[in-house]
Amino acid sequence: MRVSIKDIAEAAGVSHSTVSRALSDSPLVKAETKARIRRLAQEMGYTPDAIARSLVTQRTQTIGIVVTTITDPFVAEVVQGIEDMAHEHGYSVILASSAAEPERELAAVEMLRAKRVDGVVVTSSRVGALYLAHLERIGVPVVLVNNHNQQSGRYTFSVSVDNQHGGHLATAHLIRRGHRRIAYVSGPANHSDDAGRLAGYRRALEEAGLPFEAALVVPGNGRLDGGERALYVLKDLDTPPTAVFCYNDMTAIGLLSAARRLGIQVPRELAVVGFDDIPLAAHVCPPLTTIAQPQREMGRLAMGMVFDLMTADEAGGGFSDVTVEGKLVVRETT
Amino acid sequence: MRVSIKDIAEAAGVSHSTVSRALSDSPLVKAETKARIRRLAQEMGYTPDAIARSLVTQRTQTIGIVVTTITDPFVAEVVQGIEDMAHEHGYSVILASSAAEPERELAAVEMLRAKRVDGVVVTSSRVGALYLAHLERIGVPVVLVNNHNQQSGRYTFSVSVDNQHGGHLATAHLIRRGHRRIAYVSGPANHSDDAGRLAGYRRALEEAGLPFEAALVVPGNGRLDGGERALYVLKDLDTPPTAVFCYNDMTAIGLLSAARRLGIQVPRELAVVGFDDIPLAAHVCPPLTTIAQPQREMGRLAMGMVFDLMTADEAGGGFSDVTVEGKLVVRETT
DNA sequence: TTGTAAGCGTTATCAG
DNA sequence: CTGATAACGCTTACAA
Repeated sequence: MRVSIKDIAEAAGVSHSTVSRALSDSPLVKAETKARIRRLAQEMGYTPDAIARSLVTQRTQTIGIVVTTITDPFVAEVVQGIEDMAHEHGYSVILASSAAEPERELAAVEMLRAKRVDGVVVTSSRVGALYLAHLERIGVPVVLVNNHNQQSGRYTFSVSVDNQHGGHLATAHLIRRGHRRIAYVSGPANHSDDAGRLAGYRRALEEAGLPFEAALVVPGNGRLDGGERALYVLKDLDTPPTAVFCYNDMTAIGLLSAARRLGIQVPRELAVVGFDDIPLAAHVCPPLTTIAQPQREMGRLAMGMVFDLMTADEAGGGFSDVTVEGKLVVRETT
Repeated sequence: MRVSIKDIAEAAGVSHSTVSRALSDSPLVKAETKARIRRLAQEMGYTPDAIARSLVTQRTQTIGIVVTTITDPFVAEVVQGIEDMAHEHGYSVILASSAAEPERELAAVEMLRAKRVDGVVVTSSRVGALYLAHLERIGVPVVLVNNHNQQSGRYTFSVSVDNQHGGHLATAHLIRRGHRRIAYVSGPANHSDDAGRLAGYRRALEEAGLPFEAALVVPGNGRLDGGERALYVLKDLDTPPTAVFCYNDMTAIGLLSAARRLGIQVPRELAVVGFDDIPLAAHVCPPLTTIAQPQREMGRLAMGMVFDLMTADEAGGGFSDVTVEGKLVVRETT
């Protein structure tokens, strides 16, 4: 049997309210009895019941995280950033992965609502785009990481990398290296980040007076296999590209590994640039040139924003989306 | 304001208990009123309050996961397996990372206890080894993934890969390839998996009549940087090894990337074998030979075991630790 | 078939 | 300073 404040009260010969006060270090209780109660609680192995506490305080000290899958290294870094900051503030996190399945995405949102989380952060998931309304119904702050939201709501903001800027950075770098036929391997369908990166790519081409060729934009999925497959379609083009900008590092790494299998020399025959700068990017071979995003920091920022929104509450105002700029990290694939 | 069953009761002109029954599809309520109530609940945007429910049912439909860091690809896969299976059973997961900091490890356990999780699974964390007693105090099933536990408790079991077998597999493979000086780069200090893998390594050497040389066992940490550093110490040995078996894939990949920097040809000058077979192992270059563990499956197994333990409850008996065997996957680093 | 009432473990508001 | 007492939103006997 778990021991409750009632048990302690009995053992200490006081009322349960006094125990509650003593345990929360209220100044309303005599130092002496407080000490006695605390010692007793310790001895009896008492742990407060967060569930009961939440029922009355109406706060769970828990925030929800929704992701597509935690196995994506980018996501894992962001989640770690969130978790770190949450822990520093005494909060714990409930993790829900949506697997990009509509049924599961909706279930995740409902679950977070039922579990009464105090805030939620969504990253790399369609949930931010598709279920924003549901999310807002929860009535708690929501912050999206790299998920475009048309308009910030009262409690809904986002922290994102400047995708267009990053796409431009990557493509311009390739152009400076003398490439004229540059392909783009896209990310998961309908993902807002993808549109931005593509836009940056197009803008860079335009600025350089290079034509945009639809055939040079091939579909990927943000994962290793998507990158591999993309290379197979690119190599069969009438005039294959001499460089590729990939939606993210996983795509680029998949493509790199296909290149190796096909005997395509990187960067001599094909230059490649990724996006994210996941920890492994520097360790594949050749080491990957990429656009670095401060992944952990973005997680921390998002979590911090949720906290700010939680306390600001009715105070309103003063909030805005934050966007960080990616940095070009030149390694050996370009 | 959130709508509660009381609000629905009022709107429907029935008592709140009838609403509760209707919503839980109790046969004790007339089909007609049941339908009316459910429609009303729907219209009013009702979501049950899991907190309140938990307080009375004494179950939270939540399980705790403790890891060192979610950014380790092996951990991420296991966690995904756990989350998948949990979701299939209507459970959600609360994630706690310990960062291998004693303060945080203890905090994680206390938090899970306070939040009244129905079960916990620990993976790649010292928590299983160091805080087993605390963990058991929570009074719920605990399953450790790749964490040695001296003796299975009443509710404490583990699912692990056969480390010794895996270590033997890796080393024997290297020996068959003709290597005589084989190094081992170890994992995080005091990690039980490490001991097993090392034992397998030693046994393979022994069987082949090769001497064990302490100098050939160099410390790593299970991460990329540990692998990199390890190679720097290995290459400075009087007689450097011609092959290395690494604690895990991350270590091996770090080592591979250092090799590239140092101009050491793999596998010609140095063969390397990893452990885990993380998704990226096949995509580094050269593609990594490794010992594959069914990571997701292990996560699912662990979660399933927690469920079984939860329901078996007092029934007791019939449970035992499960150990799976790793498989040698030969790629191009050997 | 439905309603009343108790209780889950806390915190919080009153009185004393 | 301390003790009753009332919530918090739900489930579940026990009555009707």
